[in-house]
Amino acid sequence: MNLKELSQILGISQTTVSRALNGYPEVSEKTRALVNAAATQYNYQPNTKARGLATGKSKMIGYVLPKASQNEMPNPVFGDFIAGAAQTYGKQGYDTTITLTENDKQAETYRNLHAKRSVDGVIMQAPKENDERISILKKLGLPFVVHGRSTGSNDYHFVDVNNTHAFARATNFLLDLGHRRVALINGDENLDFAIRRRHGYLQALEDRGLEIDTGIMFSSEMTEEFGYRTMTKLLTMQSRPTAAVLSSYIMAIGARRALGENGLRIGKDFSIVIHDDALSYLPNGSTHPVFTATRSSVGEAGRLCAEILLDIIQNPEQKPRQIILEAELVVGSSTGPAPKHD
Amino acid sequence: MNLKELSQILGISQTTVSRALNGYPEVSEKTRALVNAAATQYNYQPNTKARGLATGKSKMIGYVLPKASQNEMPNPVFGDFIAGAAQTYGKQGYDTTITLTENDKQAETYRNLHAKRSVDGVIMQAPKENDERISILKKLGLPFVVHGRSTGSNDYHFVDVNNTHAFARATNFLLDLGHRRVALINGDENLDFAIRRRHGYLQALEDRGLEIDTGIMFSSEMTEEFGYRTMTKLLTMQSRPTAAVLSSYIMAIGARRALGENGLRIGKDFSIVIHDDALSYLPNGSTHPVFTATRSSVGEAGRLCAEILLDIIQNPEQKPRQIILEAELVVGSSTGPAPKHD
DNA sequence: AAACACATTCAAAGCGCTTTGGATTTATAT
DNA sequence: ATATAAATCCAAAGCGCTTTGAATGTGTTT
Repeated sequence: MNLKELSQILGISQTTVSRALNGYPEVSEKTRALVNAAATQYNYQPNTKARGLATGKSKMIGYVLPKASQNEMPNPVFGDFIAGAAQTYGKQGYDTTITLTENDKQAETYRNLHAKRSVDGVIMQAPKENDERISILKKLGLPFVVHGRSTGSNDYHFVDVNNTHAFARATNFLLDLGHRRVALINGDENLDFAIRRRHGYLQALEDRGLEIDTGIMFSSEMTEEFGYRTMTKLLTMQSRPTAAVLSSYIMAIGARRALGENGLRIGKDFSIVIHDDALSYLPNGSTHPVFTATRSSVGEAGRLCAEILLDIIQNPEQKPRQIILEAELVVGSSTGPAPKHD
Repeated sequence: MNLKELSQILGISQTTVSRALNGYPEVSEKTRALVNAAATQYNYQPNTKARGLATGKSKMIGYVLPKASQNEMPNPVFGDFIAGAAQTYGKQGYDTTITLTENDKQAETYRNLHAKRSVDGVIMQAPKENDERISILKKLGLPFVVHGRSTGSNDYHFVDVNNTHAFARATNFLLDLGHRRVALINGDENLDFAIRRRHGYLQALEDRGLEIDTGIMFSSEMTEEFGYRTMTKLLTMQSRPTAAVLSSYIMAIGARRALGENGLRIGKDFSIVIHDDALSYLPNGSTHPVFTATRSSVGEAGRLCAEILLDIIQNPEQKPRQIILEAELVVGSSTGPAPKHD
C-alpha cells in the first residue's frame, strides 16, 4: 500500500492524505479522521526511503563499531548501551543502524555514512586521546555525541563518567582500609577512559605519598581471561599486593577465579574494587553488592547520548552539552581491611 | 556531491556516470576510468535513499530485539552474534538496522518494517514454540532466517545448535562420572532452545532409568544472579545434587560464586557442565577450558544466518536451508567423579 | 448582491537515483 | 560505397513521498 493507492481509495488527493497523516492544520477534521481510519485499515506506512528523499532527513542514527581486526571483539557493554538509547529513538521515530568496520577505517566509514546521507547523526564510542574521528565529524558537519571524552579538543557534545574521580575514590577506599600495595587492572590505555582511570588511581597514591609501582599496573582488553591471568601473576609476586582496582566486572570474574584457585578469600585475603557498568545481565548483587564498586549505568549513558543527539539534530548550533556522570561508590563484600601479615 | 553535479563536472550524462560506477558493460573503459577517478576525487557515494527508491531494494537487514518490558534486558550474546554477521553484510554492501520493541509488539514491528520497506530481510532471534512471528513473516513475504528453531512449523530457513543432543551429552557426561542427582539450570523455558535443552537433559536421565526430580530443574532469564541464587538453593537441599548442567556461562559465574561462598570446590565437591556460546569477551579458558562445556560459537551462527539471508534475498523460492550445528564437548576442570559420601 | 477573508483541497514539481528505449557513432560485412 | 551490426551514449520516465503555489468552496462583512 502506498500513498497513491491510498489516496485513490479515498478519492482524495495525495497532498491532502499526506497532510492529514502528518498532522498539518490545513485539513478538516472530518477528512483527517477518514484518512486516519483508512491508513490503519490498510496499515499504510510511508516508504522510508521516499520520505527521506523528499524531506532530506533519514531518521536514522548511526553507530560505528570498531572491530579490532586481530580479535574481532565486540564490546560487551554495547547491548546495554544501545538498549538505553533505542527507546528514546523509537519514541521520536528514529531508527538505528550499526556499521562494523576495521579499527583503522573508522574515519572513512563516517565519511561514507555522511556522503551516502544515510544517517542524520551518529554516536561515537570509545574515544582515544586526541581522537581524529572528532575533528572529522566536525568537518563533515554531521551531528554527533561522544560517549566518553577525548582529551585534546573540547567543543563537542559528550556524556562521560567521571572516571578520574571514580578511580581516585576506589583507590582511596582501599587505602583507608590499610592497604598499601594496590594493583591496577585497567582497560586498554589507548582509550581515554582508561587513561583517566589510571590518573585517578595514581592521584590517590600520590596524595598519600605512596610509591608508584608500574610493576603492578596492567592494561589490556577487558576480558575474563585477562583478569584471571593478571591476578594469577600478582599472586606470585614477592611483595604481593593486598588489593586491586579493576576496570570491569568481567575482568573481576577472572580475578576472582584466580583467587579461588589459590585458596584466597575475596574481601579477606585480597580486596577488590571494580567499576560496574550496571549491565543488565550481570547485576552486581540484588540485595547487596557482591563487589565493592564505582557504579554508573551504561544504559543510562546511552539514553542521555540519544537525547542530546536528537536535540542537536533538531536544533543545531547550540553550545556543547557536556554531561559528566558521577559514579556512586557502593560497598560490597569484596573489600576488607588489609591483612595484618603477608 | 550528487550524481547530477558529478556528471556536470565530467560533461557526461547521468546515465553514463551511473552505469560506469555500477559496472555495466555498455560504457567504454576510457569513460569508466574517467568517471571512477572523479568519483574517488570528490568521494561521491550514491544517496542510499534515492538509490533504494529507484531500485526497490533497501540494502538493509533488520534485527528486531524484543525488550521484555519488565526488565529491559538486552541479550548479552547479541554483540557477538551480530559481529559475526556484519562482516558478511559489509562485504556485500548491506547495512544493519536494529529496532528495539516491546516483547508483545514484535509482530507489529515486523509488519511495519515491511510496510515502510525499510529492510530487505530480517534475522529472527530467540524463537518460542509455535512462534507467531514465523507465520507473520511468511505471510508478509519478507525474507528471513531464524536463529534457532520453532517447533510447530518446519518450512523456513534457520541456523540452530543441536541443543537436545548437546544437553543429553552434557548430562550423560556427568552420569558417566557417577553423579546421580544432576540439576538443570536452564534459560527461560518459553524459548525453544531451552525446551530442547530440557528434553536432552530428561532424555539422558530416562535412558538410564533415573528418576526425574522437577525440584532440581530451574528456568529463568540467564543472569549471573539467577545462577547464584539457584545454586545457593541447591546447596541447602536435603539430598543435594552433586552436579548440574547450566545453559550459560554467565549463570555459571553466579553458580561458582555460590559454591565458593559455601567452601565447595568446583569439579571436586560439585561438578558443572555449561553451554558455552564462545563469547569473545568471555573465553572459556585459553590453554584449557575452565568449564567443561558444550560449545558452539554464536558468532559463527550469526555469520551463517547472514550468508543464508543474503542468498535467499538474491535467489528467493529455494527450499528451506536448515543448518544444525553440533556443539563440541570440551572437558575442563569444572567436572570430576561424584563425591563418595554426601 | 458584491467583496473579501478564510478554510480546504489539489496539481505539479522536486528529492537523487536507476533504467528504458532511442539516438548517435563506430566497426564490420556485403 | 552501402547495409548491418555493435558499441556507446543520452533524454526522460519513474520510484513514493513532501511541499509549493494555485484553485476552489464557504462564511462574513458591507
